[in-house]
Amino acid sequence: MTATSDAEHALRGASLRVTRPRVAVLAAVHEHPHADTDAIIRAVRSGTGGVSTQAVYDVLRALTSAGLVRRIEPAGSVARYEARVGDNHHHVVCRSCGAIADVDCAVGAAPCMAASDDHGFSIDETEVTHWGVCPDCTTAHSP
Amino acid sequence: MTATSDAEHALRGASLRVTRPRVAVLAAVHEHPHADTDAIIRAVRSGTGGVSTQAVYDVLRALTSAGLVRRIEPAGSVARYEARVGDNHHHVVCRSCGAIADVDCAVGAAPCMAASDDHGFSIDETEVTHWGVCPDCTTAHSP
DNA sequence: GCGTAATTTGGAACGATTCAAGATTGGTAA
DNA sequence: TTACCAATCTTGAATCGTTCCAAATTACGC
Ligand SMILES: [Mn+2]
Ligand SMILES: [Mn+2]
Ligand SMILES: [Zn+2]
Ligand SMILES: [Zn+2]
Repeated sequence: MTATSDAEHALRGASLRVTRPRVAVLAAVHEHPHADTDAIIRAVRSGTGGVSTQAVYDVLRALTSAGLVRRIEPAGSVARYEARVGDNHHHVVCRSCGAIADVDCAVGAAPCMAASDDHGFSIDETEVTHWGVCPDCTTAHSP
Repeated sequence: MTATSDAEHALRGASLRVTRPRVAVLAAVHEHPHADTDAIIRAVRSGTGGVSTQAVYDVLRALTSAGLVRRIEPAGSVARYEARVGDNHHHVVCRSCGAIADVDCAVGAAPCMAASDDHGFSIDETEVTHWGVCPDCTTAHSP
C-alpha cells in the first residue's frame, strides 16, 4: 500500500472524485502533520506535477468538509491540517516557535470533558490546546 | 465606584499610563464580554470622544500583555477580548452564530487537565473550547 | 463518448491586523 | 509649577492569508 493508493482509497470512500491534486494533497497532509497551506503547496509541488495554489485551497476545503482531514487554527497561527481524524486527540503548541505535537485524549471518547454548565448548548466536540514551550526552544533560551 | 474609575485603578495598578482611550477600552471590555475589536471600537465611540482604530488595537495589546484582559481566538473567529482573567475558565462556542459563553473549569486550578504525554513541553496553560449549537440556534433550526 | 465536476490561469478583493512617521500628552523630576 | 521626554495617539498606507471571480480547459466516472 503506497501513500498514493491509500489516498485514492480514502477519496473513493468519501465519494470524492480521485484527481491528481487531491491525491497529492491528501498524501502530503499524511506526510506532514500539522502543516499549513503553504507547506502543503510546497510539498505537493516537490512531488510530481504542478498544482495551482487555488486547487490546493479548494482541495483542502473539500477534504476537510468530507472529514478526511482536520483543520486546526491555534491562536496566532494560520490554518493547519492533519490526517489524524476521528480519534479526539488534542495538541500542545509551543509559544515560541509554533511547533505542534499530538496529545492523546486522557478520556478517550468525544467530547472528552463535560462542561460544568453547558448553558443549554448541545456540545459535539471539545477541543483542548496545551500552551507551553517545546524542548528545543527551552534549550535555546536557557544556555 | 464607576466603571471608569475602576478602569483607572486597574491601569495604575498595572503601571500603565492612564489615557482616555485606555480607560474607555478597558471599560468597554468589562461591559461586553467576548466582544471583538470592531464591537469594542463601536462601544468606545458611542461613548464620549473619538478614538482611532489603531489606538484601540494598541490598547488591547497593552492590556493583554499587562494581563488586564484576555484575548481568545476561537477557530474561524476574529480575536475576542474579556476582562475575566486569572480564573482559568473555558468557553463554549456556537458553530452556527458564534455566540460564546463562559464555562467554569471543572477542575479549578490551572492547568485544568494534565497532558497524557507533554512531549517534553513545559506547559503553562490549557485552553478548553467546547463546540456546539446554542439554544437560540437550536430553536431556530428545528421548528 | 458524454456530461459535469474539477482544475488552471490571472486577477481582484477581502477583512483583520500591522507598520511608519509625525503630533500629542501623561508622569515625573527639577 | 513647569519643562521635559518617552510613551501614546493619529493618520494613512501596507501586509497577510485567504477567498472569490470568470472564462477556458481538462479529465473523472458512468
Ligand atoms: Mn494532531
Ligand atoms: Mn470568558
Ligand atoms: Zn518551540
Ligand atoms: Zn448560536
